Amino acid sequence: MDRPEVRDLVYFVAVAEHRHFGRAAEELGMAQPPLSRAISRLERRLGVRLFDRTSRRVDLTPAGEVFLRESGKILAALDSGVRRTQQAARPRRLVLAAPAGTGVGLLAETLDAYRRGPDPVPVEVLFTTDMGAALRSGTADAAFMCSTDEFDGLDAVDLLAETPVALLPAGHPLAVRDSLTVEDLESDERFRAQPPPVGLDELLDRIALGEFVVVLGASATGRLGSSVVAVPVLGVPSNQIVLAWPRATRSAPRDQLVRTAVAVASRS
Amino acid sequence: MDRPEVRDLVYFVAVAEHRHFGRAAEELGMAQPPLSRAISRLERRLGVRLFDRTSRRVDLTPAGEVFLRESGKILAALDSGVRRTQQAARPRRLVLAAPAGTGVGLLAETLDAYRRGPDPVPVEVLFTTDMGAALRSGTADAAFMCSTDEFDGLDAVDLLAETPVALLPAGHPLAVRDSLTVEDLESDERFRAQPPPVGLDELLDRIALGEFVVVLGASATGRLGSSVVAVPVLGVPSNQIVLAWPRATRSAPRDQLVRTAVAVASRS
DNA sequence: TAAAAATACTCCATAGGTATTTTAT
DNA sequence: ATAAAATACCTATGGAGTATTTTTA
Repeated sequence: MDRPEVRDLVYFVAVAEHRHFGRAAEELGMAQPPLSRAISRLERRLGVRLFDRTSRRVDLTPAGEVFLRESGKILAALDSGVRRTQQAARPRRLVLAAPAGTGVGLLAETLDAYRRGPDPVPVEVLFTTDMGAALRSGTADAAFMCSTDEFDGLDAVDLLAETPVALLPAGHPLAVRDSLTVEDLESDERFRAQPPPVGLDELLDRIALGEFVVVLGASATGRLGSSVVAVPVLGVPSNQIVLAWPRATRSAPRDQLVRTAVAVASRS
Repeated sequence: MDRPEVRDLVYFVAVAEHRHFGRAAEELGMAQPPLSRAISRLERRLGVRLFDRTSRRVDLTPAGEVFLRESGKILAALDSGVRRTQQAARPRRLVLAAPAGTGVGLLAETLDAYRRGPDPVPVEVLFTTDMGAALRSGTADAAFMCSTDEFDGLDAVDLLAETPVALLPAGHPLAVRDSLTVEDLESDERFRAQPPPVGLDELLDRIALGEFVVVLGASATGRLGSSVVAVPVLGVPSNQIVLAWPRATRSAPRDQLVRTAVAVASRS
């Protein structure tokens, strides 16, 4: 049983998504008959029926569902592999992903120290809300993340613990307090354990509008303005800020950046 | 820039491993010129030089090193994807990986309960020392593992905590004690924090021979014989036995097995 | 009966083979 | 001088197009 080719996976995914050979063929820029043949050839190679097809319906078999998920993983691995290779070839630079709003503080200090260090390489900062995806797709080489994020496929080091603070709209009954407990917060039905995945600006805007209340690390309080108030929260495990990178990859400049970040964090 | 084909990756890996086009071609069962052309086509597609070649040497460029690692990941993803798909297609059965020597106890009880449960599917037990590899390669659907194992790419649930016991050769000075501390053990230079990755039989043999001393969960003490003695160790975080499975996969019988194991563990 | 997948056939692009040249040690 | 990769040229497999048939809801 020889391995299917990438082309076969792409064709399969197109048919699986359209559930229609004709429209899938159109999307692929090819005619319907060769697509039909390619899929049956793939099924023959795998020894597995992937679609239940009648003249009216095309449906994935259970094995087809499995193969669709696996094909997604394979194509993602292929694309990120190519990207990482191309990245490694061109004049070296690092892409460092970070959540928007962390431009000051640890990020700036780390960049500064790295650029003064030995053999620095140009560093580009990518502000995003999904650092994990940036790392996994090969778009970023390293990223500042929260210890509560998902670290599958990533390696990471702890940098520092952040005091947890509640962000409340000015005028909120709890906003006048010196400190809060989780119980205090849970009495407010607008409290969200996990902040929604939007940029810090939008988050602050929505908090100011009274849409919700969240707990974040203290580093997010650099530019609150007057409409949002930060109050320390007691009895919550403090969020670690971590620096993460894709597992099973190697890059000397990346490693140097990681070492620098650790050094910067430990002396602050 | 179109995607490289699987064939290209296979060719590239062969050349990278042999560092020689002629011998790589021989291994691939093809002639050398088409292989040379395939590699330059691949380099052209990627826009990246992968090999530094002279008439005497073939060497990977730094980008080539990256692409070699990435190709390995991609081909592994492809093979495990195919295996999982084929697994999902044929008359369903589950492959449950477990470390050798755990045949009694939790494993047996779980299997028993699962087979009496609703819609059971034949379960095959794969005894191995590397459960993680079995799961990641798609060979096994679920595995009993230790919480100290590597869980990248896996999901897991805790089943139960095992009392840690030191395994000592009979006649060892500490073998007469009722309990030990880690300090007691560290005074013996034969103590290994991490047991070597061999089967339980061999491990017990080597302990009996006095080659080393290890700490394991109490479930490994079912058939010690007289030459190895188990003594409880105090002040060590108890190892969790966990049941793990490949992340981002779906299987109703697998989920049923997991639920059964959790139920069995919680009532024991 | 009609919409859609499968089949029959044809063609051509490209992977692969053979012979030869180039290159670097 | 020679080992080994690259190039030139040829062949043929198999992927893709067009026309048509088969299937089933």
